[in-house]
Amino acid sequence: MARVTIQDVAKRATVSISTVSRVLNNNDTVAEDLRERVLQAISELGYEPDRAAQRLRSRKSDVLGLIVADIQNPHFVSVIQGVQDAAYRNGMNIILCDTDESPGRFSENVHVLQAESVAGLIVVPTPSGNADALRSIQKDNVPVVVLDRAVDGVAIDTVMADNTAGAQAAVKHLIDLGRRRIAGIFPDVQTGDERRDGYVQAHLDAGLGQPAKELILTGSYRSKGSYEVALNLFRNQDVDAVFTATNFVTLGVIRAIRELGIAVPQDIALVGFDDMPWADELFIPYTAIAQPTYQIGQTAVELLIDRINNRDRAPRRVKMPVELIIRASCGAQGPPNS
Amino acid sequence: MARVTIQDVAKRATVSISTVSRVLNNNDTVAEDLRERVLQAISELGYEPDRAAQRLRSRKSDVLGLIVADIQNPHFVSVIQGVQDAAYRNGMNIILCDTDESPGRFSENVHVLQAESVAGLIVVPTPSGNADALRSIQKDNVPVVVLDRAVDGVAIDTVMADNTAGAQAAVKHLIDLGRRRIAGIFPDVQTGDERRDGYVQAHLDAGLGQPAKELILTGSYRSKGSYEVALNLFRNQDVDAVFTATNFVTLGVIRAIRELGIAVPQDIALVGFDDMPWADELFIPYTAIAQPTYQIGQTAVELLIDRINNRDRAPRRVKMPVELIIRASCGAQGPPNS
DNA sequence: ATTTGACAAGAAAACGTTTTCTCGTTAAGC
DNA sequence: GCTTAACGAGAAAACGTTTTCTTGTCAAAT
Repeated sequence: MARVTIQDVAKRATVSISTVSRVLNNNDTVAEDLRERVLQAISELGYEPDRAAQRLRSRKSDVLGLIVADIQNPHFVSVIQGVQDAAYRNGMNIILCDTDESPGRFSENVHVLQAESVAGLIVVPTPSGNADALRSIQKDNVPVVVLDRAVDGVAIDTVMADNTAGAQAAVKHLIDLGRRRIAGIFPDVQTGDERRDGYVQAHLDAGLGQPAKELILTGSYRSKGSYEVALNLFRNQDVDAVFTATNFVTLGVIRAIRELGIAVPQDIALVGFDDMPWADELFIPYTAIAQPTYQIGQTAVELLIDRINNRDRAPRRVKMPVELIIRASCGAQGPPNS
Repeated sequence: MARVTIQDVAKRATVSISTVSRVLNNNDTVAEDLRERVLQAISELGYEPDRAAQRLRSRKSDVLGLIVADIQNPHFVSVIQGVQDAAYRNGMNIILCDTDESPGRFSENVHVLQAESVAGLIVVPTPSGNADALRSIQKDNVPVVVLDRAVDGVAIDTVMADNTAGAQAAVKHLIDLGRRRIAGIFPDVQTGDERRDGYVQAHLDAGLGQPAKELILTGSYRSKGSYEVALNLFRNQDVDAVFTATNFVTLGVIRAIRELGIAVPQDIALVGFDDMPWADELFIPYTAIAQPTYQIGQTAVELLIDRINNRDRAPRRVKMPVELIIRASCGAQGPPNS
């Protein structure tokens, strides 16, 4: 079971190993008959180049590092899929890491992936900025694409959803349905800020002025924290709608609504940012702003590969459009089950 | 920004590269003062060994391949986490692949990972057996651990939940609550068979004889197929309980129940195999048999690393205990919210 | 006092590729 | 018809490690 190497192929095809290599990488002309013989030998021997050797010699890798913030979050699961499929199409593999929203683990992961000498990195920054870590990666000349959350003060390729427009559309929907006391619960991560802007903007656009301070709340990106925030909100404030700015916040709010026995959409209308695969099966199938998660992942890979091949181009920031999916939680008539 | 190599370290510490290597792998004695100098030089230069070179020369890798059947399934997400954490603790990285339940993609992934010369493989087989693919991997002397679904006719390390016991406990629970017309909907994958056995056994244990044929149904591992099966079941059969043998089947059934306006648990009691992270937020918070998914992933890594170091030991088959989590879907009193 | 063995550490080979160098052949340009 | 450029393919170097081989020193054994 000795490994079959490029030597064996060369011998079998009675050519030099250089020629075999040239056929393999077909970046150099080689006579048709030789090429034939080589290909034949390769298939006869079932030859497969050794990646470690290739990587060592050519100083380039075929694996990408992907660092997400929470693998349990369906949003990221879908992003991962997009990344993976796109990577596969480009003949690359990915090593997946999870920071669990911790800046410490973020740096650790970066370190590990760099030692692994990945060709590039796709990362979702953690809440308390990784600006320094990112700058350091860039200094090491490792291509990076940032996902989901923009990082200020670093010139870097970024792909994210159009958070502001999405939030704006969500809140406009509520306003159009006649709601006026619309609470907004925002996660304590960067995307929360943009979505808050959209929330405010929708109020201004509708001529309602600045929304009341007591209706603008900060939840946790974990559902438990938001559940408590929501309990408190419903008990102490007069509200007729809620905009939840990320999926786990939505789950927390749904639990609060269920426990308080609030009628949806009669008493409270609900729109959440981020769709979930089984939103239809939730206790409250909620109207959602869906991000093109899969495409976000794909786009990130495209951007990264583009940068790998062209390190000097100006950083790009791609904003992906989002979509309003109407379900039962607002009382608006939508398609029956989607 | 030239890479700092073992040469640089050797020069700085005024020793040979062999000595540096010996310090690095500390598997050979080296004088204390030299070791000091080397360590100092390493930290001063921020030296990090090149994995590709290490891998090439030592012919061993520090990455594991993980092939799951469906990354969208929360069951596997949790398994992935267990695998990842355990791998990280052992200084290994994982490359994650998704077969989407297709045997074709399974083989492809195996191929890719093998070319990547992973140290070992953790795989979830696809429905139509991968026995051949697995045998071929073993012949190439690549350590493998099979997850979740046993493969017959191959001597191989396996870790899976105690499916039969779990199903038995679930159905016993329904019987204890007085239900007698208990339908079972099983996915068309191998675990389905074991769970069907448990379902039948619970009936026999209770002295109810064989369950009626028309109550034993096969759904799809996708929720849509099971939704249709459930619709059909509820319309045409007299049932007072359903045991759904995997999480997506459960989701399909929940949808059917919701659309038909069936009262749970009054008309139908429901127990599902596999817990879901947001089961509490579902339209029907269902009583579930929870697998120790995270631990399954961990155990798989332990088994794999053990085999990497000891290729000749007899294959082991680990069966993990499961747990009944009582929610509102059966009318049994359980802890209020978990 | 000489030989032998053990051991520490440097020198060199090896891992399997890609890339650069070199050389011989052929075609084009004057 | 001679020179030169272009090109195709083999030889050899290189990538950064680990591992094997070699050498020298020192202690123990005869």
